[in-house]
Amino acid sequence: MTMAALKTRRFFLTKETGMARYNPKEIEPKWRKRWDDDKAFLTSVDRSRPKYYVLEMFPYPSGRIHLGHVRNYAMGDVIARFKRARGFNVLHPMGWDAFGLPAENAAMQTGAHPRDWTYANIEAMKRELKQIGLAIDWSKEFATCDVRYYRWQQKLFLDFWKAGFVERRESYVNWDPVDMTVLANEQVIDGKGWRSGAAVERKKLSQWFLKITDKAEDLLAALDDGRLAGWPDNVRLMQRNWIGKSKGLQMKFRFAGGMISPDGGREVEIYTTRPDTLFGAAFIAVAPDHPLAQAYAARDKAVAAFIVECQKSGTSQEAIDKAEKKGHRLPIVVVHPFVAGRTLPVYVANFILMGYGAGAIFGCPAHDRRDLDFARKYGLDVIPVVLPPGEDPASFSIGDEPYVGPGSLYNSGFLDGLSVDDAIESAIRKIEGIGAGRASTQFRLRDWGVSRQRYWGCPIPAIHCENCGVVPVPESDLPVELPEVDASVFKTPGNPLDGLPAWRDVPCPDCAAPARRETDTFDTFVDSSWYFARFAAGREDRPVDKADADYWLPVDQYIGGVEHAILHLLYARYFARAMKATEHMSVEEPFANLFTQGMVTHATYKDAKGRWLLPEDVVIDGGKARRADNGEPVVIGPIEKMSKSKKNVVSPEEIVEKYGADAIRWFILSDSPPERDVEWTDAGAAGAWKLVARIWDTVEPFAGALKAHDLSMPPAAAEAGLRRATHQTIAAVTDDIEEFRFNKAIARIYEFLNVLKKADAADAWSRTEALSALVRLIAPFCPHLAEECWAALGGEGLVCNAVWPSAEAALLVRETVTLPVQVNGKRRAEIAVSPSADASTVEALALAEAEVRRHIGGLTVRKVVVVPGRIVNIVAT
RNA sequence: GCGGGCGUGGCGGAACCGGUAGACGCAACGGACUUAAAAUCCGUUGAGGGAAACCUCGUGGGGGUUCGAGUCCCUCCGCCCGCACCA
Repeated sequence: MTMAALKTRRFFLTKETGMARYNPKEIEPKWRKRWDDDKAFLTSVDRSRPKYYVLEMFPYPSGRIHLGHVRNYAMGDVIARFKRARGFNVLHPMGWDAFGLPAENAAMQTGAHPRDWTYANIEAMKRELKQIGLAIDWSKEFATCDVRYYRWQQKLFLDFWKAGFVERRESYVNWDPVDMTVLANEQVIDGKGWRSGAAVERKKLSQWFLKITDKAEDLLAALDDGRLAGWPDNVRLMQRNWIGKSKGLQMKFRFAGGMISPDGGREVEIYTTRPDTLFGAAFIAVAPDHPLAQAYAARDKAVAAFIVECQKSGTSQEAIDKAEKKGHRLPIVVVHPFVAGRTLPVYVANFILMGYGAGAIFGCPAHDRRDLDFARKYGLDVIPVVLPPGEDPASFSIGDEPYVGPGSLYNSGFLDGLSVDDAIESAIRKIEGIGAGRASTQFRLRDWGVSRQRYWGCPIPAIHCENCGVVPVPESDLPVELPEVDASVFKTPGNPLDGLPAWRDVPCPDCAAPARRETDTFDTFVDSSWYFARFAAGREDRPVDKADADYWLPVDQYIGGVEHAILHLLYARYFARAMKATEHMSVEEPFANLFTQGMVTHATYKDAKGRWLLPEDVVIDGGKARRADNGEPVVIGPIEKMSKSKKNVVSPEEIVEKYGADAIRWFILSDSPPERDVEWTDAGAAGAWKLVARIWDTVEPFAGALKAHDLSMPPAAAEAGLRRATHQTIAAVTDDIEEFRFNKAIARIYEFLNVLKKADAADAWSRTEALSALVRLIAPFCPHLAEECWAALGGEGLVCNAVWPSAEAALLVRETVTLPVQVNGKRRAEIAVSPSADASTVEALALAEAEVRRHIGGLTVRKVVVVPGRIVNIVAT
């Protein structure tokens, strides 16, 4: 026998008896096989029972599962198993978010085809996931890169296109000239491509857009009108900020003296949320991309040079923070709409964004930080028009700080004396009256660009024809399948689909002239925007079956990381609206309840040379860490999110090997509230293993108990104390699971176990009731152990099909309550009273208590506060 | 800069609606069993004082409301997250 084998065996043996203690390595696979054989978790529509759809965000098949996955799926599994036991028809599926760049990068590095790499990863991860013992209906599994999935995505896109949800338009993109691809903003680091390091260019490309801004108003409204009551406040807030609605005025400033700009214009349109400050206007500023700026740049080298300079300064956060407000004056002035004879200069300015509002503003330096900076730099007027409450109009002036608070208008003609809010309204009415503009609502949200110049994604079903323009691929020609390519094509930069004439060149479906396929593929966020509906109602002949989708949706409980709080969750909400409009389903809000779980963290380790070390290569002894191999000292670093770069990762597979799946599940849910980060420690996992063994040791001596005792009626001699503990635990654990307080549910189970162990003298009936409840209460957390215990006790069928225990109300009320008695707010004694005792009885008992008398000796009782069932407080002076 | 959250023993964390602060777990310490260790079981464990009974202090700091504050209000400090030149 090898040392390792010996060690492992010893782990599960006790010396005295030589008997095997609970051995998860044998027991866990046995029950997983049993669940499979029994098809225990297969789900179908069943209208006789209430449905419950629990879904965890599906994983990207990177190759290995990590503890973050385990935490996510363990939570969902607890809910799924709990809801099953509560009589719901539960849908709990799993699949793979399988398109995306990492597969192409792997192809570049290893020469493996993205498809082969992806499916191999799926196989490996599926095997690991299955070891966790999840109650999943694997028959519904798919990967988004399956043609059977993405062909229906193409169909949805065509439907959306027909229904007006799709638009093709030019837009600026981050273009990496070396990799010849578009980069997402997140992939641009300090103005350089994250992979190539090349300076990123801004390039105008025709791109496909989903017009999410059309739904901005409704997406926003649903956040606050109760439709998303089951979502965490912080996620709703993040979405609200992201959508970023602001109300204001869109208005035009006429050029003075009949001037005409090089592009033939006579006015410039701006957007403002502060029309009340119009009388304080000192300048107009337009974005470098603004048509007016571009028109001047075309004939004026200085303007052109300034614009180039603006574009050079990076788009990174740091660059924006540090960027100085800069402007370049255009040879044009505009007239003030209200003040005869006043004109305002027009600048191109680096801090104006073309993408927001009108791409142009009027600046009121007195009441805006940026405008003030700009005005001070270029020596423009600073005219205060909002007077802070209590300030004297004669002496109030603006120094280094603008005034942005409330107040009353002055220096403002017809607005004088109005509050800021009233003045905004009044100014808008006036501008509308003279035909110079209108009230306007703006959103920060931009339309969703879904084009990616990549191979490993769902092809966009469109064809470009010189005669007919862009035409949809006819539905009868779907799917547009990804063509076979040799893996070597990924070594050359650019989109491989561009270089495949045999695939790319097709006749136009309308006029039959030679045409080209769209070679862009969809952003992978498209794939993940409707997978939940496909799980519930997928069909071979349509994206989703409407009746089934309407039965299962919305997802009753969605669980995932908060990093998806904005993009994924917003896109999916939009997709549901589009799918409703195209009659694929009726639900608009796909996720009724959302839970965002915290991360799994671990201490980090560095050796003397500053190299990161894996936890498995470190030995901790008395708070000090050493290298396992050579004993050199190791520096214990901060506790951080597990990441490959810092090597503070622990492989779930190894932990399962060491402690079993139940112990991992138990520990990862026990230590922290689910929404917070949890620190993975080996000691904690070992502790969870101890608990698993302890439960088995508690249950095992009473094998067959469920056969020996009929639990349907308690005998007269049943022990009230243990029964009360049993039923109080049932009530508390039920509540805690319902409220996602897994850590508290687990603490309750520990307490109950402590009570159970001390109840040696308990009558066999009460003990059997307690054990039966215990096993069912732990089943969502430790499903394998629960099955083994259930079988040992002689329970009927599988515990995963057993009904959840219910608490008897009569056993939840206490016969007596212990009330603390305070004297002047300090606890001095306790009294035991009946819960129904009236205040005067309680007061008398409290005052009779010896300790109480001692503390009020010599004092006069001024007041006695009795809070029934809670506390007594005696005020004495 | 704007918005949100959090701060409780050596550690993770409990504490319903303002009512016994520290449940439960981890770690540590003591004991039993053992030739010994591991495992297991029993016990102790917020700080200070006291022989003990007990007493005092204690939820980031300061102040307030209240019979009573971890919880509510004001203020300061620290940490975390989101957004960010959004007009």
